[in-house]
Amino acid sequence: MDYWHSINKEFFYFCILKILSKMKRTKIIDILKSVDYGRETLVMGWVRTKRVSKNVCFIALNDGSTINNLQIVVDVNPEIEEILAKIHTGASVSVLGKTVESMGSGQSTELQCLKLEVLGQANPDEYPLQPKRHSLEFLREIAHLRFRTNTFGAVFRIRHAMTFAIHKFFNDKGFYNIHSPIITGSDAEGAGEMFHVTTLNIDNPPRTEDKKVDYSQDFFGKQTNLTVSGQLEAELAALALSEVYTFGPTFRAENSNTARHLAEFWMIEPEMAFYDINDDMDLAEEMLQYLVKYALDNCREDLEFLAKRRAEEQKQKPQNERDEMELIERLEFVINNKFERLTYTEAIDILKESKPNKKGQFVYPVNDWGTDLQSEHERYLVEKHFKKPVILTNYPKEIKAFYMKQNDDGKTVRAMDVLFPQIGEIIGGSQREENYDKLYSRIKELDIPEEEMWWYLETRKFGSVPHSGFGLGFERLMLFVTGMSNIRDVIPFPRTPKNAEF
RNA sequence: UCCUCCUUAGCUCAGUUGGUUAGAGCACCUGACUGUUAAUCAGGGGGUCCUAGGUUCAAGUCCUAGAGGGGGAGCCA
Repeated sequence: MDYWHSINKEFFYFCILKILSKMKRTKIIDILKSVDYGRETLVMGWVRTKRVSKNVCFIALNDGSTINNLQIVVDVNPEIEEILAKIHTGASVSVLGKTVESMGSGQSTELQCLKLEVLGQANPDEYPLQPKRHSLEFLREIAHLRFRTNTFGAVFRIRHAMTFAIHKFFNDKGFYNIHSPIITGSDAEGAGEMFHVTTLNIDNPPRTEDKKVDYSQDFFGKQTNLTVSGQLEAELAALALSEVYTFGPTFRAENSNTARHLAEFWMIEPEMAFYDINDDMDLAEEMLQYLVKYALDNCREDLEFLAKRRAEEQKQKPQNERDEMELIERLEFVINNKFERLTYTEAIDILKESKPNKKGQFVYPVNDWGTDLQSEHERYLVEKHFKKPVILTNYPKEIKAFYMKQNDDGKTVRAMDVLFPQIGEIIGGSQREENYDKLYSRIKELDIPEEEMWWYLETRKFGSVPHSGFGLGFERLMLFVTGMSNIRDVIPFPRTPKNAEF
């Protein structure tokens, strides 16, 4: 303290400025890792909490580099009190200080403040975040600020790690990343309603003689949409580069109001020449286990925070709705156990004989072969019967897409769905039909406009090979890894029916 | 789109069979406190009870419609 008053103040500030101008910001994660005490350090971040008493003030500072806060210790004097008065939860500050071993018990390293500067105030009457627990619903309404919470900081650091791990996984295996188009001219992908893309004036579009909208005058000279899948384009690339993957945004204009659907989401679609359905399943399983392991190895603290959060959430639930495993245990379980593989037909047999079916507890009783499985059935298989991820194969062709490889039985196709606890279908894929005649007849049967598919069909005409692929919903993977329960909380700015805020 | 639940202070929520001036914790402001950990203690300010109708002597509470949100279902990833 005496030091402050005994030296020439102007000279002191001059020195500080000199230091500041040269000094680089250190990230909080690096300060907390180090035991190199006594070092002058510059940090910047956002204030989580401020605790003042007569002589000393503590500021918990977070810069997003880690879930942990750095404790700033400020010796209170009249001069600094003026600055402290401007600091509330949410304010951004720059702190020049000395790293010291903490006298308190909550942390090992802290920063003894030498100079404190407010970069941006946060008026506490207006700033909506408080140092307490908020509901996820409320935070969704302030998605521009929710990054500043522990939960969303953790979620989005993990999201980055998963993005990176996906590219690393494929790169290490010799796959090539393909940028499939976002705007597509075909309406034949068969994966649901599409968003139209147009530059026509929708209030008064040009019309043809029969009063229909004249898309020949539109930007692309035809009707265009946002992509619902990059699969067909990825197949074209795979039939030359052997192993490729796409990882891009996907748009579905379905009126789906659930905790696992988005109108705009990110999908990973690998597509591999010379892979049959079993190779496809092997890759899907290997990839999911790799990604989960990557999260466990690289996002430990964030996962532990989310695990604790989830455990508290579980306590609020009635006993029969609680998870049997806590988050990290569940992740470890997935990487340590083989997925259960069975056919659709075998699944139907299990479901027919299951207790809930016999007791009439299913809303949709299982009687006949050929109907699609409802989520209650999938959940029974995954959560009750096998208690582990399940891969279902060989579905009836009527309930699956036109491009799937037809089996010799004439009834089923080589589809595969990977089902996870809580979230249901995380991957949907198949071996693709490489036989031109079979593919062509299926297109005709389903009235898919041939003129839009000529390029796809040509790959089966010239050097066709067996090939396979699948689609992994990135946000569904995020749900599983983070243990969050609503898909709107694992993407920064969710787009859902009636909601495109931010 | 269907079923169901919810909407009360900036936030999280209580509010009894319809009955006087609608409460608590947190946040904020003031004061106390020599190192706190979502600090603590004392005091203070803060309300379009989602909106519009209706029933009633009387509505936060009951009824109808609408808006927004949650959970479940369908569609799927």
